[in-house]
Amino acid sequence: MSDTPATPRRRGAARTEELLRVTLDLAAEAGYAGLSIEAVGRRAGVGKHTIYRRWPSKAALLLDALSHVWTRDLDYRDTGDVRRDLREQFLRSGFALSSPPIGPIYRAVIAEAQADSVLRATLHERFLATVEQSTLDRITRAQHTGELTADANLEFAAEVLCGTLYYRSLLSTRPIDEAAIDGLLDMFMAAYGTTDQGLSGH
Amino acid sequence: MSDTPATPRRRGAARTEELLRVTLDLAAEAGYAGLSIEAVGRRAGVGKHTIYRRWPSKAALLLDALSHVWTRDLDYRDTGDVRRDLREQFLRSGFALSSPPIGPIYRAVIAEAQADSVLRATLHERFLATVEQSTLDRITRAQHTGELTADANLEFAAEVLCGTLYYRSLLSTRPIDEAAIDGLLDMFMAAYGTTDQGLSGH
DNA sequence: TATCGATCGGCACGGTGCGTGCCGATGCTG
DNA sequence: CAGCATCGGCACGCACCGTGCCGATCGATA
Repeated sequence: MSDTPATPRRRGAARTEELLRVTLDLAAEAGYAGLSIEAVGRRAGVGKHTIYRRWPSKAALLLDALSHVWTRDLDYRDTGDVRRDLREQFLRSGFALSSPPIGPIYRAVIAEAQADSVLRATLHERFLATVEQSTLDRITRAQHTGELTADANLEFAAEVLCGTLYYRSLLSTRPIDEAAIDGLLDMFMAAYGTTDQGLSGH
Repeated sequence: MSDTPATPRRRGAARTEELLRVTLDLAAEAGYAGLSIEAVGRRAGVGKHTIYRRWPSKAALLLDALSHVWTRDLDYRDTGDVRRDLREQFLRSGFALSSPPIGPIYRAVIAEAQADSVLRATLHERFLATVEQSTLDRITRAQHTGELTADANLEFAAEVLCGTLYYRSLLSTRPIDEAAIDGLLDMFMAAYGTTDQGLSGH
């Protein structure tokens, strides 16, 4: 006990790291409701100034906390089977979006973003567009290998794929289950797949 | 002038109607930021109690204000050409979702809903699912007339169509323009249309 | 017409959170 | 050891939510 004094009073980068961790913990335990600057400060034993010295606003802190856990697992695998790779990734993303800590933080950022168009642009650029881009990369590769038709406009397709997932997890109340993902992929493959046996259940 | 005294102090249904109108006015003028109960009360010259006697929460008022202007123009036309009817309706909805007063109110409701799962369910039921349903009705008719393939799972298709629009207008920062709608309809028709000349630009 | 109760506007309150100032204490750096 | 940036703690002003209380006003009922 005496080896680790109660509050070693870390500073600099160590404090930054700890604050992000506390934010994630709060999101996991208290959910959306626990995500206030004051709550983070209280739990971390930290003055609000220490937080505002690092992030200009509550939204900035949340965005950083989000990217702290959301940047990994963003890349699609490439097994040579687009549908399989998309399905696997959508299942992973869908679960992450629906679970703490990512779910509550995403919701908090979205709530903040409704009142702030600059934040909305940042959210879109750092997360939504990034996810769309990696989706676009994967299906573009599939187009080159002939799995998808050559004349398909894949930019819109990537937006439709990602947008539907975000719609379901953040605006709708339905869960992102396998049926939803298969239904979405059915439509995508029926539209742009080159093999005709695209339906999942057939 | 003297015929209409400054404040006739209306009550009952008349006040209710007026409060909804003031809410819509505020949304049109001040946008999301102006949508607080206190602001509505101030502008209407009304005590907050008069508002809370009618709606149990801020979210309830906003939902009512939304349905006050959003229930019309929800139905698709049926010209016999699905793609044309969907396109027309998506253009209308997209514009409405992006403009005051509907845009700001929708944003406010969404922001509130992130913290309240009951409200999220209500929002989904009264608006999102309703729009999906009328879309489903229209494309189901098209399936019966042979414009769409018989084995298409149209429930997911309706969700994808509506979800993409909501994603773009409420989470993304891109406008709902004709290119986006045509791209979305390209994918939908390529997947489930029965005529092969489905691409818009061809 | 007189009465009475429901509704009204106005005001104040407690609670919460945001973002900012100020203070004296603490810990790193030179 | 000296100096200084960072720290925790506290308080403030502001805004809003939802509630309680008051006396005024309106309208239905007697």
